[in-house]
Amino acid sequence: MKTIKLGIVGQRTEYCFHSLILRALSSVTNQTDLHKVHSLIVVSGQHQSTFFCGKLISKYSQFKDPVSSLSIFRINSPTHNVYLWNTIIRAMTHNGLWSKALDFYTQMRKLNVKPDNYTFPSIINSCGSLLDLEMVKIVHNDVLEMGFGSDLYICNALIDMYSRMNELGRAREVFDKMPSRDVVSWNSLVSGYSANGYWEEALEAFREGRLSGVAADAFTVSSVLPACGGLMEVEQGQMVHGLVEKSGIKGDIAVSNGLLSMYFKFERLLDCQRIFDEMIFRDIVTWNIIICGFSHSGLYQESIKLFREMVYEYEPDLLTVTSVLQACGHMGDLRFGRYVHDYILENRYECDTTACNIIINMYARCGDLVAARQVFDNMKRWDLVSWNSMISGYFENGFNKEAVVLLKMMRIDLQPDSVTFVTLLSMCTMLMDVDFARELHCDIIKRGYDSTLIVGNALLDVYAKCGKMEHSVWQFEIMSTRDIVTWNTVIAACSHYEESYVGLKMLSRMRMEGIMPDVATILGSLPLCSLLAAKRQGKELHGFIIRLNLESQVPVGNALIEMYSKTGSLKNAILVFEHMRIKDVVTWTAMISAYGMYGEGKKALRSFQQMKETGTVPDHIVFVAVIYACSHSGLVQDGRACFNQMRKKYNIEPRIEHYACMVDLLSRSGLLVEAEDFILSMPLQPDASMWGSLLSACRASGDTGTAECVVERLVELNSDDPGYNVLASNVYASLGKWDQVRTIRKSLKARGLRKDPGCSWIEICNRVFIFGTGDRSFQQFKQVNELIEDLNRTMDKEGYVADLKFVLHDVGEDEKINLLYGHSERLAIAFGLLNTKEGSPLQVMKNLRVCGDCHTWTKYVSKIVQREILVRDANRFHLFKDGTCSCRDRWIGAVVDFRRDAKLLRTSVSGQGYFKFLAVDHHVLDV
DNA sequence: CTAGGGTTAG
Repeated sequence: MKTIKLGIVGQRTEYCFHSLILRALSSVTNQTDLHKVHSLIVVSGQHQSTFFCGKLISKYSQFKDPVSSLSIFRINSPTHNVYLWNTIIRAMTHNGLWSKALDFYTQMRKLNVKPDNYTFPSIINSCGSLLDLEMVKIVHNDVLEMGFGSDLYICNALIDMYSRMNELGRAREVFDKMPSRDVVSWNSLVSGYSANGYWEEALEAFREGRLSGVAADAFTVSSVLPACGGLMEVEQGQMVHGLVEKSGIKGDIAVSNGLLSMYFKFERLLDCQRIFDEMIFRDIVTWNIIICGFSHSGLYQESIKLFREMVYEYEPDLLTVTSVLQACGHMGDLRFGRYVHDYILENRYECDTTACNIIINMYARCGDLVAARQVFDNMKRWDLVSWNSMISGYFENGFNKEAVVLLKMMRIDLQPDSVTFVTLLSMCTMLMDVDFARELHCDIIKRGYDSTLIVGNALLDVYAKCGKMEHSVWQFEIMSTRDIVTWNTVIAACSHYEESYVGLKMLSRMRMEGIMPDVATILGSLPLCSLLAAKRQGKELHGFIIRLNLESQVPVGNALIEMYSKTGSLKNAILVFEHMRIKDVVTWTAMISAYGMYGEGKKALRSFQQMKETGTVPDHIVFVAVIYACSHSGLVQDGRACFNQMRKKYNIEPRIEHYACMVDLLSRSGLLVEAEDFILSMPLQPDASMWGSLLSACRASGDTGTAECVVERLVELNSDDPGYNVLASNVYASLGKWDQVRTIRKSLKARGLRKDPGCSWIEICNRVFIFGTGDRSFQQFKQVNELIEDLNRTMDKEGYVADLKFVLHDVGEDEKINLLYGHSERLAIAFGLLNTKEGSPLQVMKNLRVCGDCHTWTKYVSKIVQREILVRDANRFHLFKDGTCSCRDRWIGAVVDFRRDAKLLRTSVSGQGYFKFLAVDHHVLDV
């Protein structure tokens, strides 16, 4: 200040002073200093100078003080030249006062001040930020009229502006017409595509730029990285990463952040870790990316930990707190969620719609709908996400009424979108409300959302889960695009409805379309293999499991054990079991029931013992498996002990399926009186399955007296299950009481009930051959029949006598023997013998139980031809070897599989489902 | 004149 008082005389002094102020201006770092320099200029009488005014306007705008910029501009109004106009326009634009900037542009045009090439970039920027298409037209026109159409800076600004307005066509047009382009032109184009989600185009422009010889800089890279991430183009992303490593832009924060963000999208957490560690400079964006990235990868604890770590160094911004709130929501950590929300309120963060949506979601996930609603009600503006989040929050927490009310309110100012419909459809699935789903479906079609993938998937799911398989299949077929979720949904539905053949067909169709299975596919498909005994597909899925590194997942291992045990390979089931490092109660149950199916009761019991020793607490289902295993191996004492232990030691009240197992156990062991006493003394109402078990046992042991009493009990129950009716009818038939047989058959017919026809199938060279009872229509019928007759002659000599009590028709003796020949398992076995190498083992599947005579017959065959024959019937496996069977002739049992009642063993075979493909196909299936 | 980070649903 003192220097000024010394007096300023003459040109030279003035000049010195001029440069002094200039130097002072450029070294100003805060607003206070700026005010000092400003006073200096005023005191020195230089405040009329256009040059200093411009400088001051820019400086004030740098320090976010547009008011001062404006007042300086106004004071100087007489001397306005284009330079000053440009400065004020730039200042306004810089401070986000875009309409003010445009006002000044209009004013200067009115005053006939001619804009120059420095005027337009700011003006264009303001138009773009305001999304004012009218103004854009005027300005673009002015640019062309004044001959700036080829100006590099102006064109770059135009590209950027059109990009912001999502007018990529126009952006491209400007770009293409440019006589010469620099790296900014390319960057503006790439970032325009990228920011608007045109990822393929962004990558394409990036490649074009590289080909035309423009060296990519930090801007280029950080614009193209989101495109790589969005497209999940891992290799492309790594290529860009390589470029970064080679060039000098490695230390750029935005570039590193872009890489981090991309690798999070690829879920390559190790790469993220490495990039993060290598970063010398990090900023708040870096932290936000990793907090958000961890949260999206399901590492919610880590995300919260990082947040706590970060707040020591940085003050979190809106994006930080919303990122950590997502983690809170997923963890259900209401306490921390509230704490963060309070922090937001206390520090007066300006929450935009997205931030509010995230807070609503956090509260909804934590079940605090009151808090969620409060945030919702206090929002300034709502978008579709707000409504959808609030509505699905209500549904998820069972507030259906509130959700519906909100839905109606929503329709007043916004139309539902695909996500709204998906939310509503999944609610229908939850409530099994197929009528509402149909209504929604109409609305969906009206609004044209039926072609949307996620809506299609939701429709598929709701129809399948509500039992409308035809609707579901129809929906599937009309979908124009399908993704992995589509396939998984349809496969899971097939699995649920035991449409195993259709399910496996779907799996192979999916593979044909080049889609790789994931965990959900595998968990949906393995039960299909179990049902159909599709060995090859099962093994193929095991291959995928290994390739996808899913072996360590417990549910996958469990499904594998079940698959191998049900497709005939106890050995592989054991191998999988032994390789599992973590075993849960389902694992043990699967292994125990596998042993049970193969008649390895002792091993089943040993497994059960081991399970208890390793600390796994038994549940009610594992007891079903244990008693089942005992019953199939004749371990009456052990079975009884388990049954008693269940209540006494584990406090598990026996359910109907446990009683059924016990009746089966006693019946199979020939303890008919005890079985009857057991049924009569149990606290629950006996159902048809119990009398059925007992009756089968009576039949097998030839105890006609008891059978006659029991069959009456069974008939009294008047079960709708065709299996028990047929059993009763069979007993009457074997007693020769044909009148009763006819009565039952009539009543079955009247009620429209029919038993599945028997069928057997065998897989040879990856093809499945199916045989129905008395089937004559297959190609090799003649040879098969001859072979059967041949075998019968041989076994007759060895003492085989056909047991005609298994023929349940009122016909003559000869005819009865003929009927036995036609049993489907015999056809399948003979067909197998004809078409496979001598000495090789055979595996035959049957949808119903093997009949007693066929069981004996197969034992003879295994001895005559010296082959192992593995037969899976509705109940278990029978391994025939040299005249004996692994079931030790305990094949008798309930006609209908009682294990259906047990949840885990839901997928057991009962005969349903097979008939459907028999009707569709003939004898050969390509699965 | 150009760049990087946040929301719902199957």
